[in-house]
Amino acid sequence: MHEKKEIIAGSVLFNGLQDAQLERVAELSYEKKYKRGDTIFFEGDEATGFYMVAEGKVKIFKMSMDGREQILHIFGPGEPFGEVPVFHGQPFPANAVCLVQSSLLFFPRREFVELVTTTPSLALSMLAMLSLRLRRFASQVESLSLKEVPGRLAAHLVYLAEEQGRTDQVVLDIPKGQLASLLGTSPETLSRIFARMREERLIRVQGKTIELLDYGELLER
Amino acid sequence: MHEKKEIIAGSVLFNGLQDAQLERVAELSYEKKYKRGDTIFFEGDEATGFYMVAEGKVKIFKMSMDGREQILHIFGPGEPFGEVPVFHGQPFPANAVCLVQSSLLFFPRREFVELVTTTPSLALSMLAMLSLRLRRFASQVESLSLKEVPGRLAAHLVYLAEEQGRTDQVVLDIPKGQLASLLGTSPETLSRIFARMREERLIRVQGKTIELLDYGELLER
DNA sequence: AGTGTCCATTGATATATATCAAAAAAGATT
DNA sequence: AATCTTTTTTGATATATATCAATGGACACT
Repeated sequence: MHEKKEIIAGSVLFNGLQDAQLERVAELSYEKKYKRGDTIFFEGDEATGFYMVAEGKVKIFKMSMDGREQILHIFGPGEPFGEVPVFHGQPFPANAVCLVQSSLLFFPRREFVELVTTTPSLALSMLAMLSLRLRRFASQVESLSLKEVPGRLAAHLVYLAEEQGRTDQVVLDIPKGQLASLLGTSPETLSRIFARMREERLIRVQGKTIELLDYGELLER
Repeated sequence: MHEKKEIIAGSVLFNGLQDAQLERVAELSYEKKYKRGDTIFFEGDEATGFYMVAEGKVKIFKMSMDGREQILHIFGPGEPFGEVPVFHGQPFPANAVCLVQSSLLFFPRREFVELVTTTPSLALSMLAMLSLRLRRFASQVESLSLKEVPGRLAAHLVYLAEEQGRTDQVVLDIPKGQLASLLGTSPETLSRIFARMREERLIRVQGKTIELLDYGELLER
């Protein structure tokens, strides 16, 4: 497939590989389509490989016994997920579901480990990728434990602003209910916090578009 | 130094290396002693390498602006820490302090990356190590967000029980105040939860020794 | 346009936990 | 033993947020 190699070549993980190696990566992977809401794997499932988003959006999340969910990550095009069991063995530590219609690349464990073993730069890329995840997790734990919901929301808005390269407004890429789950709160509470920040003239909300009226103040929280 | 090589050879990270390679690892690292309470690094410090505990205990933690702390990990002999900046660049994402008098090995970044690059089995070990950390973080996020303090405490007691290989009692290896910080709560609240579980005849508390009177029930929470 | 489904908001109430304050217990130091 | 310091416990109060319930709005589909 044509697009497949483009995704691989354009991803951070496989960045820096020579053309022949990219070819090998493309060969050992295969593409699969998913509809919105489709489950890719459940927590506890045995892992035979990992994935990369070619197109669409995937959420990784944990579930409590009473049905509440906590989103751990949301991944978009070019981002790999489900690598933990590849290197550590054991089943998937969380669930994965498509948020929208998506196309994913699958990399079988055995072949990929073989490739990593023989390709130092790929090993280093993967180490960098996992390190980045650890950094994000550390910040998520910090957020959940040391900040209240307004602080977490502010931090997220700042994160989006940096990602989207502008400090005057951001566009949410997920529904507010999902954002609540990502921030570790309920949709109701998140809605109230939005309302409060609006009253304080910190932001202006129009659907998924959030105008940031005081970026400096958001940074402080 | 004699003990240094023993620690290295006995660690999970360097497990599986040939003797000559262990020798190299030992050569490029050096040992440093710390007193209880000594800071190893602060969040934001530039990282020139990572560490491994030879002897003692180290806590990795985040700090809020108003002085509350959240412990991310506690590491003991044989465990490496501070590897994230080695592979991802950027400064340390959290603080590190010795909980007791400790002896640490330091591995300079440049030399270590060189070694990883030329030693596939070391790269795989490191990938497994980081994957394990990710798994633990996922479970910490789940705990903080989806469980209340009693549930987190129960989970921790079960964790200790497995680690210590017995289901009838566990011994806390840190003060209760530190445990509170690890579980994302306050010492006062933790103390009350202990009292409640004692009243429910779930546990019996004698200083740092906790008798587990109903292991099955602890598993459920 | 109209109907249904999903998503978001608002209100009222309950509760787990933080916080402030003080006492008590345990350990360390002389 | 006695004092000093640190850790732990207990009590009273305040508060952020979850939860239950209902309404309102947005959007897709026929």
